[in-house]
Amino acid sequence: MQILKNPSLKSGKEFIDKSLQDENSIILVGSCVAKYSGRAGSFLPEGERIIIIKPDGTLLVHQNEKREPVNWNPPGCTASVSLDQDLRLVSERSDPEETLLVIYKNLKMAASFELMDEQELELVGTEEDLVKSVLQNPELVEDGFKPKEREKPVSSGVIDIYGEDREGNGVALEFKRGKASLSAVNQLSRYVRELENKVNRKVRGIVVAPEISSGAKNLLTSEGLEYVKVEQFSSFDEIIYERGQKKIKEFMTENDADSERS
Amino acid sequence: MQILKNPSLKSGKEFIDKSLQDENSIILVGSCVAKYSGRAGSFLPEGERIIIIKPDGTLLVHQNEKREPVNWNPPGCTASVSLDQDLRLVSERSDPEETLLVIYKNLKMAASFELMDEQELELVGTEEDLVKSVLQNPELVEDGFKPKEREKPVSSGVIDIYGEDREGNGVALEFKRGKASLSAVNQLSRYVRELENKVNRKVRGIVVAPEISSGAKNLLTSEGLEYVKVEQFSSFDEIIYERGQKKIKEFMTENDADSERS
DNA sequence: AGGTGGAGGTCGATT
DNA sequence: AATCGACGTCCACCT
Repeated sequence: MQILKNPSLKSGKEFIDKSLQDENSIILVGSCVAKYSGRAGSFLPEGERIIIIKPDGTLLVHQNEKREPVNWNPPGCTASVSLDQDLRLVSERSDPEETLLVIYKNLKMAASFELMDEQELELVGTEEDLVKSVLQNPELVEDGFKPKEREKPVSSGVIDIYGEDREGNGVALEFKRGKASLSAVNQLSRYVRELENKVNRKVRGIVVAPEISSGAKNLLTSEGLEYVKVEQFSSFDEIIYERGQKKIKEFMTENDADSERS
Repeated sequence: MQILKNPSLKSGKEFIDKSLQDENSIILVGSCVAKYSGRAGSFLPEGERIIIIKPDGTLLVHQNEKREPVNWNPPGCTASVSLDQDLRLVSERSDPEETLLVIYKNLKMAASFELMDEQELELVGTEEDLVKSVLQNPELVEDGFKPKEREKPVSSGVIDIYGEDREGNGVALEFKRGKASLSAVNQLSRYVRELENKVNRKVRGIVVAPEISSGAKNLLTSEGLEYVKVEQFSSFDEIIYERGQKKIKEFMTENDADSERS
């Protein structure tokens, strides 16, 4: 770990060179312009920003607002630094060809770290989780529903779950973890139409989601499709139990305790 | 600007408190766990990460790889910090209710900056630019094409450009700035079908993009739709000229010079 | 405040 | 390597 406060551009250059060589994570703060050319093109006039360079080649330029970097280069890129009047940081890759050039006028801070991190995120509440909960409890969709195929491919896409209702009608399910929107209905509508053409009889289509937008609901109804509301975390505990993620369970409990206290 | 190297959790707590009050941008590096509960739920076991807190409420947790933060809270959230055995950083918001808790075991660095940045990104090469270039040069689509409506709303979505070909047939255009995929064809297919039902005669549908995927091409063909290839930066110079963005022009020239040199 | 679709999307999975 | 769809998507724009 090394931290430079208000370094000269020259010492900044040497510092960044060394840190890139060591494959450390680098944090820079200073006034810069950024020029991008690749899948699109952009120019960012001078201002103070935070830059992160990761050992995997990721480069992020963050302004003082928004969750998204204003400029970036993805993992796999190669960074290098040079000095003329200003400090020039170049990150590039081929396939697709992309170049991000950051020119520093000054540096307020340059820091370098070897970040020890073996851990991966455990995430619950994805669409995948929702699908699994329905496979385990098909009655969440409706009484007598029988799942037959998971991720059934048709030419216009992939059906999340295909099955039959109690009367033996084909049923295609389209899942959304959040609010279902027009695109979900469009997807489902295409799948159903394609299946109907194939089996030459009526196939039901159901959007399965905790919510649905007004426009999506309208289109759905006019298309003769259906909507089934599911609770987002109906089987949250089960998922955690399945995965044996005690840690998350502890966290959720702790969090509940927090809420109760407040 | 203030930078603490290897601060104690206690001084770290005070530092963060002060920096939040001052609405500075904060950078923390240290070993932590992260727990998230909101639209979904997650747990991230202990490891060393970079954390950024922006004055707009954004919080980012970055591991040493990938372009995406492993955990985050979006703009509008409120952060606060407390101390028991560990240092607890909480970021929360309502609507939707979301809580991100980061627990530090130690801090390698805590830094705080008031970032001066009035500037916004100038970006060229968007779908919007592509649409504009076609509106100015309709023959890019085909000889005799006449644009009639921009962003025409239909119940299944919005048509980028609606117009007529030389024979007076309705034509719906769907634009993609990159490679057109199945979803683009699905969109267009729905729009065209809806229009045909409305006007009760054949409507042509054209995907306008620099590339198209094999699957999309197949579906498109089988649906009787069409594809027109356009160059991504056919009117790049024009766009820049229109916007009067000398700076970008300078940049592109400079960049060209760089490429020629190499 | 909700709806909609684009994004230099990114990322992972599957072929 | 190309394709496809989810994402705690984020984000701007429009109603």
